[in-house]
Amino acid sequence: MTLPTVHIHDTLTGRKSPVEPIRPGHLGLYVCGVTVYELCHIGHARVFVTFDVVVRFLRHVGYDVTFVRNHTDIDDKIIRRAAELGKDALTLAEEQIVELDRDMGSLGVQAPTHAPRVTESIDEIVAMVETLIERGHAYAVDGGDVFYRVDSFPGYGKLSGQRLDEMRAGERVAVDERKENPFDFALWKSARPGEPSWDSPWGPGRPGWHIECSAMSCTHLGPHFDVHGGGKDLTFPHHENEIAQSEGAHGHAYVNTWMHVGLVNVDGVKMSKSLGNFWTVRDVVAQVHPEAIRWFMLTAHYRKPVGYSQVNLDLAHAQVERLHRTRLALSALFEDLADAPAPDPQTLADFRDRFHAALLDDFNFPAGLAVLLEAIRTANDLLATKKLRRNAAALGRLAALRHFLLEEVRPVFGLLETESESVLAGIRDRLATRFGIDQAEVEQRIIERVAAREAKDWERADALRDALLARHVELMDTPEGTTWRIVPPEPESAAPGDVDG
RNA sequence: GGGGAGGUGGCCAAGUGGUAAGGCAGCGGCCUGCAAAGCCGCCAUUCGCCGGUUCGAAUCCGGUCCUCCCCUCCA
Repeated sequence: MTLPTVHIHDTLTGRKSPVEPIRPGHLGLYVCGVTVYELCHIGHARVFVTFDVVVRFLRHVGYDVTFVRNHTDIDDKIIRRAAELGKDALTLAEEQIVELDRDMGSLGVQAPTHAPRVTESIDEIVAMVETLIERGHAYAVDGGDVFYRVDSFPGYGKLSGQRLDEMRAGERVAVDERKENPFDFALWKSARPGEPSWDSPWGPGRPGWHIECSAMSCTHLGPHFDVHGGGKDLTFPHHENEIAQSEGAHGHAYVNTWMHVGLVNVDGVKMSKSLGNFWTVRDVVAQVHPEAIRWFMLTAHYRKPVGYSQVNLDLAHAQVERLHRTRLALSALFEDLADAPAPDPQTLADFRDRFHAALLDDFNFPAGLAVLLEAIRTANDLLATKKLRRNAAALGRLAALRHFLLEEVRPVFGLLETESESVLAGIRDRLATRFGIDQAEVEQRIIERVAAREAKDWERADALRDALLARHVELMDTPEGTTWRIVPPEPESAAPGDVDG
């Protein structure tokens, strides 16, 4: 079987190119995880969800993917935070990894093939630093620190387009005078009293920030692998330094394709700790259903910024609702049918081909979403066909669309993985909380209105409906009875959490 | 100061040479007691601005205005 060719935009070349696996049929992917010292926010989630879909898709079309995503569990920030909390740094990291896995799990992010931790990779890291010193790319200084010698690596700056002589060293941070070049960076940091440390040829210490990814990617994927990804803000210096380390140590190319995920913006600016404009995954999940969060992440191309706003999240909620209502309608139809019609091959091929084409082209999520929306619309259209159950052609097309939703969209986008009733209830619960709606009371009003309608007391029925509508509760009278949903009012607020209702 | 990305209808957002996907909102229609949902139709001669290349440009080139990201820890 011939695998389809995937095109990916490579940061190094600035172009979109076909990916040629180093090992036929296999792709090695390394993605930078997070430094675990506090709860992750929705910006981290975007990177995780993005690569979750990337890996799901690559596997779906037949690639054997080895997906590595690390946990940076020892670092200055972890030590600082642990000190503030009065607990052990490694304990804090351990706890935060558990929280991270829980948060990402709640978003339907699948576990990577390997999730290496820095503290479990010290031997490889020390060995790599030794190699770099041997090859003249690094030097130890008094005090037990080891720095990378950027001037020894001609390619330094090739990923980010930076030139050493143009960068502003020390602009905002004091330069360590033991460095040969202000841009030299730490490979190994000597331990201060009370800090976690490991023995090394340079004395007790711990790894610098960038070396762990060079070492761990090599351990699990070898010194040269296919794709390396991470958030856009890691391009420099993190990934630039990784290239210097890995290529310096191995003497050959490190990564074939560099993928960088755009940032999550709030009011046009990057979500960040310092601005205080960030929302933790936990907080957002309490207000927005996980499938809607995933949908939201898919509405923009992964390389572009995506705007975190109440409007966008409400829209995602509405779309996910629509997706599940259609799924329910399809399920109801087919579960009721004596002999299920075979999916119409033409219809299935049409949607599948376009869906795959969108994703094969640098993972164009919005284009893929457009195909999904067309499938939903087409299905709803066919579901309204007169004498549907005696219309073999329509049933065949619906079977194909159902197959497309469940066997193509579901495994790739990670949507529709939860029972539709549960998703719809989950969305309703969140919105009810947001708008202070008593669901039992709504049900009671509906019962009253049903009675009014049966008595053809339209005035009272409409008054009840209007009263609910004023509280964002919309009623839907169907042949099967009256159902309801909560519809958030138009825009205003910037983001969830800003306002409470 | 250097590097990078981007400015597409009221909003969100695809689209890197061939004559503007999709979604939301809005308008008309079908359906409905009336609605909602769903479906059908309409909705950018135009892609920040000014020039240029081309038979042809949102897409290429030059200039210009604006925004964001990186050059410090950042997903």
